[in-house]
Amino acid sequence: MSVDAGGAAAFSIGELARRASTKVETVRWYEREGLLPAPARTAGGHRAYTRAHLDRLAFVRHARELGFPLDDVRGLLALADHPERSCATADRIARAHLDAVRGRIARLRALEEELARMVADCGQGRVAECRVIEVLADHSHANCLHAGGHGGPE
Amino acid sequence: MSVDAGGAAAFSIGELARRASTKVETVRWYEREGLLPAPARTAGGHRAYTRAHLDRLAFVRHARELGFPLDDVRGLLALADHPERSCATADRIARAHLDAVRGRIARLRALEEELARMVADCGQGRVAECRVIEVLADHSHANCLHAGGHGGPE
DNA sequence: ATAGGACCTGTAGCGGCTACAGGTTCAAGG
DNA sequence: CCTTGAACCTGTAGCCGCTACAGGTCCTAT
Repeated sequence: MSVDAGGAAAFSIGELARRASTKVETVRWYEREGLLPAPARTAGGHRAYTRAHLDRLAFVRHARELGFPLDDVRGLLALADHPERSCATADRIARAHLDAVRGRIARLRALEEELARMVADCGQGRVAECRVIEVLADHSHANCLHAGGHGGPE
Repeated sequence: MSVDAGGAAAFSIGELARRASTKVETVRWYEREGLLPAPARTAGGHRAYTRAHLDRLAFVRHARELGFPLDDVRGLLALADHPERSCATADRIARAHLDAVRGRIARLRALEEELARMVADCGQGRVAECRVIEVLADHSHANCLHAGGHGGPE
């Protein structure tokens, strides 16, 4: 490693990705998207990361695992950089996301019920009597789920 | 309406979309994707649909509302066209989708719990003490959800 | 010196639409 | 018959969050 950033040991993108349980391409993509600062480079042009990059990447990954969209992650990162500010915004972002997750759960539960009914009623005979196909083709039935929500099923 | 398909009244793409609670662009897109057969055209080149198209579109929309991916929809459509075949495949597609939906629900529930804990613990003070930011930044915490599943959170 | 991995940039693709831009056709009113 | 203007046409680009190439360069171990 030929580049030294502030006395700390630097490591390659592959190493960073491995330590953060991510893929190399994802790391580069986060850099292009502005979620991860561009690191120093070695003489040959390879990226050289520090501990600070790893911490930031871990933050991003964890937020993503919790399902926060990248725009939310950007906001949360900006807050994490300013510990003296109020955390009301972080709280708002998290609550809004929680609401979104709950909404998705509710819609998926409705789906689950309908699908379970469909497969339970299927007599495993010919398509002509198949409950699955019948339900899908049935016109009168077509709007029972759609009526509730505004977006797609999930 | 200048085009007559087998004696039935034909209608425009706007009319079709309205009757199927869909958008015009989506109908054209389904045609490009091979989910909806290309209809006859008027002298001026406008699409002229029949009842059969509406039935097929309704089938597709209903399957989509139930969350079936388009590849599944293609398979289900192919089966619906052959009533004499066994419906085992339809049943298999529906069961696999049901499993997928249940998996997603389980993952979202885990998310919901973690998010709820985060926002419940947030004292609404400064970012420095914010539980939301803390949890996201916490390294030791980072893999508790990831450990369970194989894909993303949803 | 050389092999073969890891790295580089840039671009395209996934699903399932949605949203333009820039043009043509249709239906209703005068 | 002529004019409006809404609806239609094709084609292309964008959304999210990556992922997967292609075609090259660099680094490390033997």
